[in-house]
Amino acid sequence: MPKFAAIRKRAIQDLMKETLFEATVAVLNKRGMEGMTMDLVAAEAGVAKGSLYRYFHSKRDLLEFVFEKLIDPIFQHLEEMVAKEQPAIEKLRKHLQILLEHVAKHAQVHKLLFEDDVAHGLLQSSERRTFEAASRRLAAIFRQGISEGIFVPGDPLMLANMYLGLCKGVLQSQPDLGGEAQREKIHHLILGTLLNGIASEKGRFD
Amino acid sequence: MPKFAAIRKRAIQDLMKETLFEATVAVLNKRGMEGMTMDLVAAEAGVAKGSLYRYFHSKRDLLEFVFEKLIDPIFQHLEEMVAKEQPAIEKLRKHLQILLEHVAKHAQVHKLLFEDDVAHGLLQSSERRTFEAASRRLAAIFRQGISEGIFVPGDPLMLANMYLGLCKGVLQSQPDLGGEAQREKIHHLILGTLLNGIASEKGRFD
Amino acid sequence: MPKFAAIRKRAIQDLMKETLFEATVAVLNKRGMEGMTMDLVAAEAGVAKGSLYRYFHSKRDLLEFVFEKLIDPIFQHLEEMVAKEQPAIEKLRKHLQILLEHVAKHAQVHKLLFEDDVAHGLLQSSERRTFEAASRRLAAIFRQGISEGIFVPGDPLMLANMYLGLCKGVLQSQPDLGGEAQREKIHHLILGTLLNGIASEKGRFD
Amino acid sequence: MPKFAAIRKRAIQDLMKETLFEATVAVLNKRGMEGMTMDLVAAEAGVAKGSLYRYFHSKRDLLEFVFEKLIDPIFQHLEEMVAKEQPAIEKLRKHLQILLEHVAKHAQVHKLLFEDDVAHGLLQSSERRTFEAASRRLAAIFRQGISEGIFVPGDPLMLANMYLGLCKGVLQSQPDLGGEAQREKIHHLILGTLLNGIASEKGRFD
DNA sequence: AATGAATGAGTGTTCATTCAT
DNA sequence: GATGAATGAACACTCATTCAT
Repeated sequence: MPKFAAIRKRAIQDLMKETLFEATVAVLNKRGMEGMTMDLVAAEAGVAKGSLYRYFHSKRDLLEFVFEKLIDPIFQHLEEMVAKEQPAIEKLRKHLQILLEHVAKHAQVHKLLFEDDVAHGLLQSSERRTFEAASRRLAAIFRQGISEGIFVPGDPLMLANMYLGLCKGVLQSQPDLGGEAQREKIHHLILGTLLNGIASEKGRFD
Repeated sequence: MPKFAAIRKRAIQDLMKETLFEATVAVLNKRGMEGMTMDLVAAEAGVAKGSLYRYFHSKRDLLEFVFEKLIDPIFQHLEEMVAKEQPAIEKLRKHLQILLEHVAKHAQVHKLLFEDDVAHGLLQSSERRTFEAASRRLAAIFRQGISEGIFVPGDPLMLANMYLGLCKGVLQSQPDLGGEAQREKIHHLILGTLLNGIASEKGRFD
Repeated sequence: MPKFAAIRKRAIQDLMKETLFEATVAVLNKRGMEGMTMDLVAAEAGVAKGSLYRYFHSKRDLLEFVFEKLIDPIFQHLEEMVAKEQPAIEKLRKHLQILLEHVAKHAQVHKLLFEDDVAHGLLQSSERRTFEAASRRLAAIFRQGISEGIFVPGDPLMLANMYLGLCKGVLQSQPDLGGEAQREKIHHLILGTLLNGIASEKGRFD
Repeated sequence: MPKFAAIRKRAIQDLMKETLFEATVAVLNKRGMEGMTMDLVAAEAGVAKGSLYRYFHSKRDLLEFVFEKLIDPIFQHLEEMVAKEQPAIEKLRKHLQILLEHVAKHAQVHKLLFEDDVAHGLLQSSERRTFEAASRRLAAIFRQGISEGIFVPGDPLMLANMYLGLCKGVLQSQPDLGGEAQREKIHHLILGTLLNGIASEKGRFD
């Protein structure tokens, strides 16, 4: 195959996957997890049902792709965060900011991920893996914080889970995240609660 | 009908419901919410599918029964807690203790409720109502705590959700809750984290 | 078995059958043929479902009994009519009178037999047999009428069917049969049409 | 989509519907209304059960389609008849002729509609509506005949029902309608009876 | 003889997946 | 490569019939 054709083909494939991603998200928003059928996705995307199977081997495949793509930005950012040279507290602060922005942007979809957790069941392989990977990355930040002496000693993974649980708990109340100010408030609430609990005297949050 | 026969009949009915409850929980553990079919429950219980419908009018009925049976003890305790005359901090302490004991007792099942949250979606009517009711009861405790001056001011419902989120987060790590000592440790962890965060100077946790 | 016990037993059986007959008719009236289940009949009769099967081997058996019992009076009367020594026209007149009375009495049920003919399907063996037997008896009347010279020559069975069709057609309109006068009117309409047709002098058929 | 493909697709769809129509009729003939299940129709048509649902949204849909397809020709003709400018007697004559031809053509099927009237019950929405519409159209013919002075005065709708009842009665005997001559005979029988009745001069009704 | 719980073969319907065109 | 018709294994639920008590 000529190189050009290969590139174009790849581009078309990616475009198609993107289209299907958007269609899936649209269907999930409209009908929820239960009502997400391959027929509806195909109709929403304006392609034949059979075509879905050229790009994704199964419904599970498609959903894994979709959820990964939704989670990926945060995940990516997390990777970068961890790698950077800066205080753990800064990393955490930044992560939470990105997280809230992402949730604000994909509000309805996150209802699926954080609230209407039906999704989880279907996504044990991919989603949970991703989620656990995220936990591990976060744990690294907490580990750093502990060695910096700003967090009280403890299991970093547990701390990560507590932090995420705290976030979920807050999001469960479906707070308004529309504006920067609102997000700032929630940010302060979560971090304030978390830090004043786990911070040592030296790292005490003001 | 003679009184004795009526009693025996009732006992048998309850036994059957118990059997179906256990079969349902077993299926849920093995296959998750998605894989929980009436056929499987019947097979697991060793009865004909049709028999299920003598005891539960529908799948939803069965699930609501199962869920309520799982949640009810904690919920009941919560009701009593709220009604009692005692410091909010004591109520919270007690609630958490009961919660951890319950989770320890029904370990596999709580995977469904706290971890593999799939259940929630299918149980919007009963479960979410119950869950929200629990949140409201907890909120009352937090409201009391705020007026007692041991918690920093804030939305009590949000605090309740954060507390529950924290619990979920910790339980996500599947800590060992088998012994009293282990539970004591987790209890201390959760309450310590929560309180040192939201406690004012006056209510500071030691 | 002592004779007395046998008689009493038989009486009880008949009583039970009568009870079930009435329960079945009640259910048929309330729910129609589609909604007629053995459970409902048992509940209506106030007996256990299993008991039905002591008196009727199957649902079909029960229904055959019910329909036969409903049709029987007319059928019986027909037998007597045919046997009597009197002009065919008188026999027909009398039969129609009895028929209308019977329909008036069991109005709702006859909706099943004459209108909502779902019943027929389930009753091919018994009901149709009964119906055809009735046709044959009626045919005897028409045959007599022809030989008396008061009816035009023709296939007596066909005439019987036409007569019954006419009756059904009229009943389809659900005329008021409550009072003697109304029945008299319908009686006159059917017999008049059958005998003289609907043509005016001017429209007389060649 | 190219025009040709669209046409072919439509043709195939129609062919499939036709196939399912025939399969349904076959099942209805073999098993009656009660025994008409989607499984049997699929098996009879030689397709998978799921395929039925591509062409008909529900069992009801399928049955309505079948019924309409059976009734429509007569109904159509009736509409035209009523609209025409011609004596009522001519319209009636013509209608009866068409009716008999139709019955001759779809002999087995009319057993369902005219004899084994089971169908009616399940088709309350479409069928009964159609049937009553037919009655109303016929009534118009009778009303015309009355005002022309060729029919005796009376309720036109009742006359229509009597006429249809008469037809049903005759068809109940399953007369041979295979040849034009036979149909002519039946035609004469029905119309003669309807118009003149069955009484001889001697037996004329008062 | 009476009971009503248990049974299990159907019912209509859905939907992920396959495949001929 | 794209299509969408075809498939068939599930699914929740029903109900005539049986049977242990």
